[in-house]
Amino acid sequence: MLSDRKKKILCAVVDSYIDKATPVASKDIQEEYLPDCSSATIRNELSTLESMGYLIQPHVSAGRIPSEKAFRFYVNELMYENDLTSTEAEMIEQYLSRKVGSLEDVMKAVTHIIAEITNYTSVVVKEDMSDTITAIKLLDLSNGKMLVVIVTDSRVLKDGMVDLPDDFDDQMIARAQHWLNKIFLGKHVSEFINFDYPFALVNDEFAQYNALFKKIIDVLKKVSLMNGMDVEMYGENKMLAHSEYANVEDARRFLAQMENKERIAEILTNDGGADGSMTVKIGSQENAPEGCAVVTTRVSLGDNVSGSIGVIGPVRMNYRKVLSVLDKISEIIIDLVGKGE
Amino acid sequence: MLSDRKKKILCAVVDSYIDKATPVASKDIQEEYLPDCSSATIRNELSTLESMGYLIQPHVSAGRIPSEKAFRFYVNELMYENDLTSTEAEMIEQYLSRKVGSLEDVMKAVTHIIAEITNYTSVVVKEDMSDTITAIKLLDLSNGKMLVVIVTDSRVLKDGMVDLPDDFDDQMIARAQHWLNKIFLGKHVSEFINFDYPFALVNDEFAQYNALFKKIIDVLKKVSLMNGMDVEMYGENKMLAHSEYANVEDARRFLAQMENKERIAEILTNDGGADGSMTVKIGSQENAPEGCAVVTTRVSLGDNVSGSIGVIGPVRMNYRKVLSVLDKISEIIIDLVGKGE
DNA sequence: AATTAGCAGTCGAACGGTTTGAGTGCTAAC
DNA sequence: GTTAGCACTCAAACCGTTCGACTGCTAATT
Repeated sequence: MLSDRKKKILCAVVDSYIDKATPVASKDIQEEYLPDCSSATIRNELSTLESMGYLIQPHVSAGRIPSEKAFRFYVNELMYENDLTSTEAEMIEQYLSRKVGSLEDVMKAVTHIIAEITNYTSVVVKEDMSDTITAIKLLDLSNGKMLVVIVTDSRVLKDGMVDLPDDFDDQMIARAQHWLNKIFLGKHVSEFINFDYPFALVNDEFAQYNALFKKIIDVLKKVSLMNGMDVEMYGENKMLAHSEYANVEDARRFLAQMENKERIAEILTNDGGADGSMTVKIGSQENAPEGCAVVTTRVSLGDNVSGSIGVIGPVRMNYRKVLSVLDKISEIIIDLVGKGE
Repeated sequence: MLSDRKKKILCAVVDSYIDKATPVASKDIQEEYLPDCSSATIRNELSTLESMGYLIQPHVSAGRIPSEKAFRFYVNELMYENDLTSTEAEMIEQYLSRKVGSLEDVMKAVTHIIAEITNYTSVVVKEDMSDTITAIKLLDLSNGKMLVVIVTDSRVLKDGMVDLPDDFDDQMIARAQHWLNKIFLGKHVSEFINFDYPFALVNDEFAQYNALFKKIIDVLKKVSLMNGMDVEMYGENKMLAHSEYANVEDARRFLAQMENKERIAEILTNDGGADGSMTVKIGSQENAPEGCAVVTTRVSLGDNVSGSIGVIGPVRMNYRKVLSVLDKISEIIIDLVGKGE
């Protein structure tokens, strides 16, 4: 257990490092955070904190920087929350209140406003727990094409267009629709990852449904692949503004990591968590991307749909701000969803 | 008019600079490109080429680098084409042949393969010349939602979901659909940029269509804003691999520019050009993004739809390779579209 | 008149040594 | 347990030198 003073000092180091991104010296701590004891005392404390693994000294004549362990401890026990200025809170509310469109629009808006306010990368993942097919609709577009709409019970909707064979009339379409529903209804989308085109099913009578079949299975395969997840990301290049990405090689590595949406989605969702729960992953030790921390909160978006809202930033992230922004956002989202019901 | 030797020398400078990204010395040119005359002669020529504005000398003891004017001249008159290795050509064909899905999928695939092969950013813009509404369809999804499908004569399709009011039965839906078609059919999408919600039209009898109306106008506004353009982009961070973005500040500026899709779409499309035409814009003088060059080719995708396929790279771009890749791609696309008809 | 060898001159980049100052750890006194 | 004070360390900044890559010019050559 750390003494009170050690906690204060550790907190000072982390706060200062988050702010300035440079090693923190004993004198700085004394002047700005602990005027009641001398820098020598603080030096002694820093020394033991270092031997305990909380601090790192880049070289002997430099100050200390916090280790990932220190950030972990900071988030768990030291950090005090709610850092949102009222202007910011208002900004969020205003920005989101104008976006009452589809869920996709809201997701987009959320990533934008978060990235804008925090200056980090923001990700939203929508996850369908049980994505079974409740209806397949066929819609003649009267231009030689037909729209195939697949409705799943989590209200998700995937569609695609398909050419309408010449000899398809309204009655044929109705028949095809009936037939498709008979086959696919109630099936779980994840069943289709390795689904082969069911030639066996298509006997002569239904040969003209070939294109349709293929289309539907294509759409299902696509959904299946992401296991019913939708990922929205924004602000990747906000990260280049932070000093940890001062050289392009590092920036490139970061951006390359961000291209792997599956991986990111996995990070945001893999440790469940109840509605409103907040998770912080610090460093690759805890499965965050290399050199990054990921803060995630979960919101329920309906019976079988849950959302994860995340911020990806450097380990030296302003956790206070990020946590309070996420708090505010999830509060608003829960409100929005509540109203929608 | 430049003498033959001057042309050769200029070409050598550009080729070498594209390859190595460092100032080109007279001796290098002699050794690699013109062994028949001495470096002194080449120095004389370089000197006059510089005074003509084709070359720039970073400092007196450095070689020369080509000016934007030189790149222009190179592209117009010096460059010989077809640099594709047969493996690359095959790779492109194979990659695209597997993507016979929707137009959107093909667009995505095209950007990916181009960026992968060229190592530059790739953009595809689909443009609908005359985007008038041919049908509005309402589809009851039997889960309390209704799908709104807007069909335009260039086969584009924009849709959105809307809550189904409790008292809406099949008959009401049919009536609403009829009514919507009566109002919107034949209208051009661009009419809706500043369209206000037509309260006047909605008398008491039709009050329950409010949500529907709003949804449709929202969709139309979105389409309107982009003037019927769809933009697909890939490989923004490939650019960080090039030496012109060795420092993060420049990289950031580049990425920020790439976020403005409207601007990019505008650059790719603003100078029409016939099917198969190739345009090269070099530097911000010619309206390309700061420090960049943009190579664009156009393909017709049907009666009123045309596509622009573009590559955005540094001014010091491998034009030969880019032009031949675009050539190959557009050839394949034209083939694909031809088959589809 | 065009080409070229040769050479002096320029200037960035790299190297290496010195200084500076920020910050520590330790010791001894409080 | 705290603290003043001091010796010590080391990165960063500074500075002068060297190095070498190129050039431009001149004078000789073709």
